[in-house]
Order: sequence, then structure tokens, then C-alpha cells
Amino acid sequence: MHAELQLDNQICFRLYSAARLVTQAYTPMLKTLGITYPQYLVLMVLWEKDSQPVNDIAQRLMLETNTVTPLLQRMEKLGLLSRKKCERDKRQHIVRLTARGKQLEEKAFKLIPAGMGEQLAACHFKLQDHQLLAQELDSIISTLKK
Amino acid sequence: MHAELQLDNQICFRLYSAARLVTQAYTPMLKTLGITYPQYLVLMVLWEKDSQPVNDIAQRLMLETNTVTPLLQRMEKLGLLSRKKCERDKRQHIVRLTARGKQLEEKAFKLIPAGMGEQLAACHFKLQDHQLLAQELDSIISTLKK
DNA sequence: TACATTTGTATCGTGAACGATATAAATATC
DNA sequence: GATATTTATATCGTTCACGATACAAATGTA
Repeated sequence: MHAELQLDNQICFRLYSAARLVTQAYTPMLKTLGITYPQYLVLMVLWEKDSQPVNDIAQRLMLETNTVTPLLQRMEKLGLLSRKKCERDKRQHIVRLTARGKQLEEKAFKLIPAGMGEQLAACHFKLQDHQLLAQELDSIISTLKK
Repeated sequence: MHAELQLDNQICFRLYSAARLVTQAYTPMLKTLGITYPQYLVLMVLWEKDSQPVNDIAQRLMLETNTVTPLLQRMEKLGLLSRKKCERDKRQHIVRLTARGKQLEEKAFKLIPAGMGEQLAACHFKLQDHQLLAQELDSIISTLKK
């Protein structure tokens, strides 16, 4: 029995569980918007800057294009965005929000911060302004993102 | 443009990314053992206490049985564990490690702590003994695990 | 210009996660 | 003791995540 191999001693298991649980906490709000959490991430990227090639979106989310492409295809079917070949460089596909995709920003703003605050009320800190945790996670992310 | 909806202000996105990247860091070591990260989690549960019903394993990992059942089925195919009906309560399936499943503990012990230490060398802290991060994650987990 | 390499995106296959539903065994209720 | 309810696990369908591979357009090189 090796202490290093015990579940309770694993930061990775905590990260894995916390990430799943926080995503689950988002889910009921996102469901009323008709989207999933990864789709919400894509929308946030595009709300920040519309009209981006697939690769830029993938890099922003630290995902591979073979994850992002089907995600974008599903979102296109939902009418949230369009994908068009770039004229200058025909390898690139430019992703743009539709009116429907843009409108979701206001709805999300009304639903999500309040909804998450409510769920984390019992938590001794607010996720939004927890600088220390953010810094620790950023340190892990920048170390492992070769 | 709402600051609350910006990717960089989201703890959830950091959790999501950090969890993926840490899991990816485990992957090369786990690959030499022939298992995936969730399978490694199941093994840790069973190394700690062999012979458990499916439900106990699921609860320990905070997963639903409809996630754990197929995971166990794949691990059974790999010869890492066996699933047998409990005689006392025939609804339960008791999961036991095989010799092969038990042997992996020593191999994991030789490979994984060292391998992770190496990858996180550039990180300004060691994941293993970072109490503060662990506490913060535990606080999130216990709040959201209704 | 011809050919090789790189770049951007897509396709395919596998293994999670999870909601919804199904089924059998155990337990409770009448 | 018959029926309803609960419990333990499994099955099904959808969406991610990701390794491996494919392919076309762009770029580099002979």
C-alpha cells in the first residue's frame, strides 16, 4: 500500500472531480440556453472576438482541431454560427456568430453569473474573485501546456 | 461585452483545462501500463480496498454507475479485474482485482510519482504536497457534491 | 516549373461522462 | 402472500476528448 497511490493524496483526482462538478453546476443554466459547456466555451471565445479561424478557437481553448471541428459542426446545425472558407487562404475556415449566437450573450449574462453564485453560496469563497486558486491553476496550465 | 463572460475570468475554464492537461501528463506513463486515467482511478480504489460492489466504487469516484459499469467491463476484458454476482444480495456485482490488476500497483509506483515529478519540475510547486490547492478544490467539491 | 514539406481542417475509431430508461432482486405495504 | 416501491446494475443515445490518419491548399526548394 503506497501512500503516493492513494486517491485522497491525488491533486489530479481533485482537479478531475472539481472540473466535472463545476461543469455539472453549469448544466441546468446552459440547458435553458440549449447548449453544452464546451459549446458555451466556444461562444465565449467568439463573443470576445467574432470571425476567427478554427485553429485560433482551438488554441484559445487549448483543444485540438479534431475536437473543435465536430463541436463547431454541431453548433452550426443549432444555428449558432457559420463556417465559411476564407478567400485569401482557402485552407482556413472562418467561424462567425449568427444573430442567434450573438443574442445568447445577453441571455447567458442574465442567467449564469447569478445561477453559479447561488449554487456556490455554501462555498466559503466565491469562484469569481478567487485570485489565489486562479493563480495556482494558471501555474499548472502554463507548465503542462508545452 | 460582459467581463463576467470572459474566458480569462472563469475559474471553471481553468479547472476544465488544468484537469485535461494533468490527465494528459499522466497518459504516457499509463500507456506503458496499458490503461487510461479513469481506469487508473478504479485501480487506486481497489488497491486501497479490494472486493467492492460497483456502487461503492462509483461513489468513491463521484461517478454514476452508468459511467462505471462500462469502464469496469473494459477493465474486465483487459484481465485487470473480475465481476461476480454477490451471493447474499444477487443485485450486487462484486468487483475484485485479478493477479494482473494487483501487480500493476508496483509498476505504477515505480513509474508514476517520478514521471509526474519530472513533468512538473518547471512548476513552482510540487502537486503532491500542495495543501492549499487541495483544500480549495475540496471546498468546491464538497459544496457541489449535493 | 516540378516536387517535397508544411499548414489548416476534417474523418475515423475508442473511451469516457451522463441523461433517460430498463430490468431483476430485495424490501415494504397492504 | 400479492403487489408496490426501492435498490443495484445495465443498456442506449449523444457529446466530448484525443490519437491516428487523410487531404487539399499553401509554401519552400531544386
